Amino acid sequence: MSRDKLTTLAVEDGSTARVPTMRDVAALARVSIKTVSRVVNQEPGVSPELADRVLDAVGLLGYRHNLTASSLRRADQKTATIGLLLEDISNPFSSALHRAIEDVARRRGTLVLAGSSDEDPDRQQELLYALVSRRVDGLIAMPASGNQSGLLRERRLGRPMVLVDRPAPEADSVVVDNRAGVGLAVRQLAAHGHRRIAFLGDLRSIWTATERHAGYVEALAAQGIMLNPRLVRMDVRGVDVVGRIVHELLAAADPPTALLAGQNLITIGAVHALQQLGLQHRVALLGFDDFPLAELLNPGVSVIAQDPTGLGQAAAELLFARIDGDRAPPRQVVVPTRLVPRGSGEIPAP
Amino acid sequence: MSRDKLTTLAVEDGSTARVPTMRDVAALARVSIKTVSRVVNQEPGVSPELADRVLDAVGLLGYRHNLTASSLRRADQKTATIGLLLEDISNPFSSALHRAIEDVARRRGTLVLAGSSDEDPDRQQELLYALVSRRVDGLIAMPASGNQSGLLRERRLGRPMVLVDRPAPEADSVVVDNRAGVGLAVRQLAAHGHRRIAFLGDLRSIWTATERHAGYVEALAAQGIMLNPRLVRMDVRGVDVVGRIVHELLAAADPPTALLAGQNLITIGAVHALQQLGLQHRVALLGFDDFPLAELLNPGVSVIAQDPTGLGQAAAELLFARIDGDRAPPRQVVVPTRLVPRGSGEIPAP
DNA sequence: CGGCGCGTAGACAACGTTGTCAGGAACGTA
DNA sequence: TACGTTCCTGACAACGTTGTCTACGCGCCG
Repeated sequence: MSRDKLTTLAVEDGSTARVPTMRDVAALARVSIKTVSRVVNQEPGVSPELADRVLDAVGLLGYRHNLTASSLRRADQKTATIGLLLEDISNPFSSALHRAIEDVARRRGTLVLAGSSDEDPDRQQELLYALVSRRVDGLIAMPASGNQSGLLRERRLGRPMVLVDRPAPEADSVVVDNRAGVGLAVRQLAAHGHRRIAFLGDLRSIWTATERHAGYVEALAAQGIMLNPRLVRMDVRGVDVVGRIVHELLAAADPPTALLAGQNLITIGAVHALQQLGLQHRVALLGFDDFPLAELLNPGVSVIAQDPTGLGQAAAELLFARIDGDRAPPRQVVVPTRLVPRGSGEIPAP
Repeated sequence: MSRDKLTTLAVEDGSTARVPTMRDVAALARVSIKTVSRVVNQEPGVSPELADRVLDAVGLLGYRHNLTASSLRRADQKTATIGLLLEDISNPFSSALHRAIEDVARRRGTLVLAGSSDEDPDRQQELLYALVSRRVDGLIAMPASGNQSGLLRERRLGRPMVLVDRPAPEADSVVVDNRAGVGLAVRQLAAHGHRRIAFLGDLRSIWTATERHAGYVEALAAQGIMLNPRLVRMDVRGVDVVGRIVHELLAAADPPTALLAGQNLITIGAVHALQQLGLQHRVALLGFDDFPLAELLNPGVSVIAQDPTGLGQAAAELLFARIDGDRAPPRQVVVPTRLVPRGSGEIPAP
């Protein structure tokens, strides 16, 4: 090792310091870099004496193992990093999912690179490329609606991948049992005497929205309730839109006695609208997807709770099985939902 | 290039496929790997003819640039990745922060590796090492209370670092103006005639909790209100603990006419307790830190809103300035808070 | 017509690490 | 004494990429 290289070493002042490498440690400990490698990786077969010298040098120099170089060289090429593609990491559902995945990953010494696609396919593709370039060991994605060819191409190229919340034929996926969930909701409302149950659904381009709508139609039939198209509104987005639609529905002749909201923000919009109309204790409300503080409202808002933690756990476990070499055909895991009665869904029909 | 290597190439079935490298692309396009490198990195000086051949080969093989190898070799050694150390990524404050940081990072083509320390110093240290091993270009950390020597050591070793929400003497930090925020709260309550204002604070080991307490003491003095130690409770953790304390306070002789909650969950616990007592329209409540749906409660909950997005933006911008070589002495950025009146804080003193 | 500059292309080494293999010492056995 | 075995250590090449440097062909100028 040349002297001038050593003299530019880090001195805990962070100014012009070069980051120390195994060479530096080896030079200081008077061993070969291979011996340093063995000590750092806790491989057996190094005498305690040399190991101590190496560890001292590591501490003195502030040496930090370089995982990028390591994973480049190592046989398995694993980076101990997985990618997570979400619609928006700051949305509570997503961040609960993220956290559950992190917890599973942590047990394997794996870190999570997360990004928000904002439902924009270009942004999703950009993120995907950024993750693949970093050679993540696998990917968990909540795919943006529409074209998923980019994702599926990476999967075909051999990168382990699990889709969450929205399935695709050729890939592993973990989804919520949307239809059964809506079934629970309809049954609960029917049990309290409701026959005129309105359904407010999200954008039809979103898979979960159409599933929930389908569940509504099925469940009405199962309860022997005639489907009334005037009580079904899809593509409901935005608090004010929800408000307008709730007003319209309730002002009509033969208004609904119960509202079934197909998504989080729709539920909140409906709460708002019912409060404005002073009808929150007269008209039943049941929402799909839980939200914080639903129990503190008056009345408490009954919901069909999804289980983002269960979803994340299942997705992460499936992904790691794939990373470990599981070559079975694509699996689809379905996570159940749960009815959480809090009052608003138990208001009886007049 | 040897023939047998080429024959094991990926064939879009993901089975035993080897990931294609620049060598494979170069062989297929009949150019040198350096030329491939130039095309992939969009360096000038490649004839259009060769560039086309290379791009065709890239598409055909599904070649993906390997950023780990690239950053290992490149002069600046940048990985285009930053680390984010939070208490819990799924908490709304943290995930809003995360999102803001992601947005700034995105403009620089940088990805974010995030992890949750759960306020556990060992876990924090473990995460820190994992991030440093991956040679993140910089770190944003919301440090766990207590020993921050691990973090500060990395900073001294030259890794750009910004602390959020909790400062440290020798490092850059971005914090909320806790004292001024509590000042706003006290002033608002005093303006509505309150003189007996109780303060419920979080664990004293948390810096923000002591700051807010200090702000409370200062603001009372500024309003000419005598500090009553019986109205101050610190180390309040857990919904049931909050409930018990609110009951105690209000049952005492000379009870407070207003509650000032020093943290998110304390506020929610207080709402709960006041609802149980049926006093939510009689006792004023002002919370530090906003929370979703606060406006839907009855009465709406007035809060001092922090600005996690502003915090995240400021932290990310400061970090990138450091990454770009800014060597100025440590800076401390203070982000203001905002009073959001929604009703509960505007209940007049009896 | 020789020399020079320019634009393009590739050979080679290097980044920091680990897999492979060979060398040497210490020990036991024939 | 010769030889095999075991344990420890290090030299060297390789992972996939990019920085540096050289080479070649072409056109232009003196």
